[in-house]
Amino acid sequence: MVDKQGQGVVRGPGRPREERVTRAALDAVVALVAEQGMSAVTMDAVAERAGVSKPAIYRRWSGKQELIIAAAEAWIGELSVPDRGDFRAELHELLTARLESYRQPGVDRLLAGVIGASAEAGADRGAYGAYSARVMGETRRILERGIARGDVRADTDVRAVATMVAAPMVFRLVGELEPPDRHLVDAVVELVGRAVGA
Amino acid sequence: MVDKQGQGVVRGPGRPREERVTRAALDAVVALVAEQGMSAVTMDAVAERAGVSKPAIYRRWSGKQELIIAAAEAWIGELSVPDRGDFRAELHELLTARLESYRQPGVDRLLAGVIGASAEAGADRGAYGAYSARVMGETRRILERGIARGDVRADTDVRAVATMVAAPMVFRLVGELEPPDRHLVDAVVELVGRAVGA
Amino acid sequence: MVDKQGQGVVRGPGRPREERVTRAALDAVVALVAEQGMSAVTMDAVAERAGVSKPAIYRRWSGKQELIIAAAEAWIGELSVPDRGDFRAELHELLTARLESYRQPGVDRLLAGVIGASAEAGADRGAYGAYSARVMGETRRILERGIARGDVRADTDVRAVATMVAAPMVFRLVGELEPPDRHLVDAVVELVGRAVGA
Amino acid sequence: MVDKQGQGVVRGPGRPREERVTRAALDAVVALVAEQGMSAVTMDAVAERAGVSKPAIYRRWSGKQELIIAAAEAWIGELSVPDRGDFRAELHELLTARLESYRQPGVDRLLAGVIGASAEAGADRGAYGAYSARVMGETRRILERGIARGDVRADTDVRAVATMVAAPMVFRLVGELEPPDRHLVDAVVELVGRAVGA
DNA sequence: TATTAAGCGAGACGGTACGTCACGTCTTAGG
DNA sequence: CCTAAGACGTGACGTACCGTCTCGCTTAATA
Repeated sequence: MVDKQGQGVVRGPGRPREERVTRAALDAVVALVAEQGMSAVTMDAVAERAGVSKPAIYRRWSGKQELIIAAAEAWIGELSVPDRGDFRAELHELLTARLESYRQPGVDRLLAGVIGASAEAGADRGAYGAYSARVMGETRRILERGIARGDVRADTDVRAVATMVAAPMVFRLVGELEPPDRHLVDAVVELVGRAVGA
Repeated sequence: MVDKQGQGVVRGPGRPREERVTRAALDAVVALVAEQGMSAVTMDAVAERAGVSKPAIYRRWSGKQELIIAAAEAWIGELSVPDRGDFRAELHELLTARLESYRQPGVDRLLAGVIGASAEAGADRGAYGAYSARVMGETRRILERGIARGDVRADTDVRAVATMVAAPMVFRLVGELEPPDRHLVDAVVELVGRAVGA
Repeated sequence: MVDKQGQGVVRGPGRPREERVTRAALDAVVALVAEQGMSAVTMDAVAERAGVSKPAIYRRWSGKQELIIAAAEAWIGELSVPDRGDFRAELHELLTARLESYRQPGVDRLLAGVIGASAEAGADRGAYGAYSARVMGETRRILERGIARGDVRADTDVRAVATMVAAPMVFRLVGELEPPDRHLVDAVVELVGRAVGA
Repeated sequence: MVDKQGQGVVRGPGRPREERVTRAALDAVVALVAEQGMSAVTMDAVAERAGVSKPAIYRRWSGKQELIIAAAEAWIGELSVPDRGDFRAELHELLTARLESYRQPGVDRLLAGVIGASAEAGADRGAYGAYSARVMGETRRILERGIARGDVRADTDVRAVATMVAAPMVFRLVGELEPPDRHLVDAVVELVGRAVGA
């Protein structure tokens, strides 16, 4: 989800965009969600909280949906697990990292909001899908590395297993009363290890 | 999610509610979601589409959220799997039934919308949580039956396994480009069988 | 300038418009103009001052221009001079009545605002033209009555003379530092009497 | 309405202003009014149409009102009638000249717009008043010359008569469906001649 | 059979947020 | 110091939707 203005290395004429505005807006979204829930994420409220004007926001993102998605992405951050020589350890590391990012207050609502936004008509499925794809991608990478390495069974249905690893965290976060915890991480890794370990 | 008016056997004086109105409203929600996405589900739009007045709707459900949840519940229907003597077969049956209900066009958006609605401030987590709980409940029942029967390992972490079974369907439905399919069902049952089969 | 809803004797179904809202909005426009000038006549300001919602205003008038025109018409009121047997006396009466209505504080700005509104693209010339036509009409009626009666020269160019009678008041009101006064009225009647009296 | 920078003979250091910019801006105002009405006269629109930047405009005029007034003045031009030995002829000449300047398409809207602008809160009445004063001044001069010369009655109320001569043109231009024409000019001169001719 | 309570469609109401537009200022890079 | 380009804060615009209320009517159970 890039800004409307590409804003690469070269820059056109005219006053450049202020980075401060971009950051302030995204932070404001996060703060509002965490404190008062998604319904408090009003464009006016974001503008006021960020000390920024509405037009300045609309210059960067085409609407509320895009803003929320951008905020979610910026907040949740990157996921990447290096080769540790053992797929069980790597899965554990990935899930623990995700657990960490989900522990911030309000992520559950923000994520639910993003999922909701992806239900709109014009929404590129990418709304929540982009995040989903990123999580899936890293999970698959670990499994494929394991197959290459030999500690994951060669006949493993990588996509299905990755889904079973990736999905429970979000499922618990969004749908259940208790958020995901270390216990869930341990159990998932244990079960997957048992099912596809070589 | 019951009507505001209990409307049991006994009934007060005055004109009784018309069943037609209730049905028409729920159908209108579903039709609008399927055709135009969640953002088209306006109370006015539902009223017009259903050929029903707004007060008539508000007499039955306290607001938009309740109406949407009611529509989702009515649409997705009940889940229940009888004892088949084999937990693998029963899980397969349950997932296949869910697959069926998810195949109707628009469920993905309806479900995403319900999840989004649960992110609002005042929302009882139950919005989407109620559905989630039902799915989890039936899945756990199958596993527990398996433990009792002896074809599921006695040391199984039922909750974690149930999450791994239940979550992938929704994850795919909501976040991925391709909806869940038979292949996913097979893979999930196979893997779980391998991991917790006695 | 009628309400969008004809609202004659018969009434359609649904909740009827509240007269209170209509009156309050028009009064608010007048009050704002008188106290702070045309630029204070914001739709938001009118709504707040009137204790009325913006949508309620837009249900009655299609925009700011229409609202201002309606307010001006309601404020300035009707003009009508009965047959007094002498066209000089009748002209004097008409001009004095107009003088009176122009004396209310803020009319000058309101009238100027209406004229300005008639310069917009989509504006029916009627914006200010409607008022202009009413004034001209009554003035012409007096002159024509005079011709029929015989105290106005039969060869009089009624339209031109009426313009010379009607225009000065507005001209002074809108363009000059001093508003029109009794002296101007006397002078106009005297001169016209001299020029077209039989 | 002079430029903000006096710009007399002596000139400070730095790059001098480009005359091209000034002319282009004024022309753009006129073109926009004529083609699309006053509401199309946006500072941005003027800048774009003139091929000029907004700051360049604000360096010359303090705001929209000033710009519009400047454009109107530049467009309508000077009025001055030399002594012809007969006040009737002179009045006729003056009104005919004004008729000419009013015939350009769009003047009606431009003038109405200027009048409207004079209704704003902070506006020096001069907005339209300046033009009004100029017209009145020249008209009065003719009448006074006539009194001195002896072909206008000595007891004439110069101000009132001048108003009756000057007002009808604007009244017709702004408020009526048909703009002023030669017929109106003839009639006004004829009537005034009859009323105040010696 | 008449009464009465509650249903019904229609549509206006206050409120709140939306996304847009214009104003006048400021900031950049370049003459 | 000028220029064009374009972002900025401010604030109004006109629209959409929410949930409520008022209207005149219909419908059934009760008296």
